[in-house]
Amino acid sequence: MLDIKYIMENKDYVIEGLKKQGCKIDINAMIDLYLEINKLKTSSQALAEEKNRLSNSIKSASPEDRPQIIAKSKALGEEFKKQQEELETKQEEFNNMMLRMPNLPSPDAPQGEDESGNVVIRRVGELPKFDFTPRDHIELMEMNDWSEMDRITKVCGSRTYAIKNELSRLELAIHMLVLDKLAANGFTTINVPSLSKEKPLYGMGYLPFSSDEIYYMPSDELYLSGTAELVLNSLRADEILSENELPVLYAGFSPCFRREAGAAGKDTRGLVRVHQFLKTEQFVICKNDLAESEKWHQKLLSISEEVLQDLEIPYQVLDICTGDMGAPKYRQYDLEAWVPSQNCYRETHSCSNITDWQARRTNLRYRDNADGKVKYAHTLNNTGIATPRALVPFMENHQQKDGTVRIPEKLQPYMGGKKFIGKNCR
RNA sequence: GGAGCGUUGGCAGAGUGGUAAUGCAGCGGAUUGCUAAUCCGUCAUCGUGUUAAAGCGAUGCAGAGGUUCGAGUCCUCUACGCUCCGCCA
Repeated sequence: MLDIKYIMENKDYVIEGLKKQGCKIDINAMIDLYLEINKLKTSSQALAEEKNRLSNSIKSASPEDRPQIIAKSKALGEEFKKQQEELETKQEEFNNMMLRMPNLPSPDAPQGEDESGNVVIRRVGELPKFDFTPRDHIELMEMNDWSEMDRITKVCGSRTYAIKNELSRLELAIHMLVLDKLAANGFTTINVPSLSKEKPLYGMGYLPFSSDEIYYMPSDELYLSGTAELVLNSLRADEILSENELPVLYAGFSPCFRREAGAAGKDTRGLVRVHQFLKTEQFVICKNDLAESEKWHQKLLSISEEVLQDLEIPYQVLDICTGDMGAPKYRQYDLEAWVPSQNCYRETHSCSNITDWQARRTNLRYRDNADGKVKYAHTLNNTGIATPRALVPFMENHQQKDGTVRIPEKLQPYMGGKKFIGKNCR
């Protein structure tokens, strides 16, 4: 959510910025509505004042005067109620507009309309050279007895996965490596529910923007969370933190659920795009200060780069352009890992600075030490690691001629010291 | 699933239907100077006002309704928490 006062003071800049995000809200109409609401507020408050004055005078009024005062107060009350109803209708209309406003992208973000405008900042790691014909991750799973892909779709439907033997432990080992790394960086590891009430979805900006991505269970009025960010972003909602508590650093681990409604036909086989997956998420609450949140944005990015480096997976860093960013975002970097079988880089991480856009929605504030004022916090999020998707580049980049898969040194302690896994080295 | 008790500012904690005490912490100011203390103000949101403030006013006691001239207080529903019973990995 944006600040209406900021919008009024920087109208042209806001209109320009929203155009880049593809937002069609009429800012002029919105400002007019806001001014109208304020006028209504002023007049209804004058009524309330008079009503309060009368009510408070009753106690000390003489018995003869009372009926008169009561009648007058009652009449005022009815008029007040009428104005309140009008005010509520207009306020709701205004709130809905505000909830639909995306964040304003950073002036430093690349300008562009879609993913073709994204900019590769750097490529890290050497692409593997195979002296044999490399296999894709599905072949590797089949020859190592690592999955039950055919059977599980019969039981659980399409876009589900079941992995077994070393691969099932590898999935958890990678999360442990990432959780340990985040803990060492001062993050609080926290395992959170995948169930959520509706309000956090508005708080995060999932609603009203991408409702068809979300599983909903009407009998319990609960949603299945697509990311731990959902819960972490609302965990401190409505609180006023002390600045001394900042930054709040969470490493959230949770099963994640996505309907993938818009992805029909894409990545239908294998582990790239599934309805349920495991994700360790980095989440930061920091001061309302761009220099501060941009510092954390870089820090989050460097942590996830380190994860891919530890896993010895070649990757590229993308600076996401204005048109390809999600509504909540001020600035976004994606990491894409090299997938040999597809001969391209595929997204594994998404690192975003949300500034105070989410905090305004969740009413997450802190008291600034310097001036004692209450301010909206900045929030940031980044993937720590998401599996099974990350297993795809992992298996494919580290595959050997005999189908076994090499375990990078940093991960070996989490895999019982094994240097290779697969059928041929059991 | 059943029963009982709760939910008041950042925190703690009062509050017979008649203008939300007080303490602690934070911030601002004053004053005194033995490692800090004391005093005053401020300390949730909004409107109005202002360069900015002050000031004035409205709202705010988990949430939504209701009764009343007037609700933190009475009534209804909901959410959450605690205790107990039942069920359970």
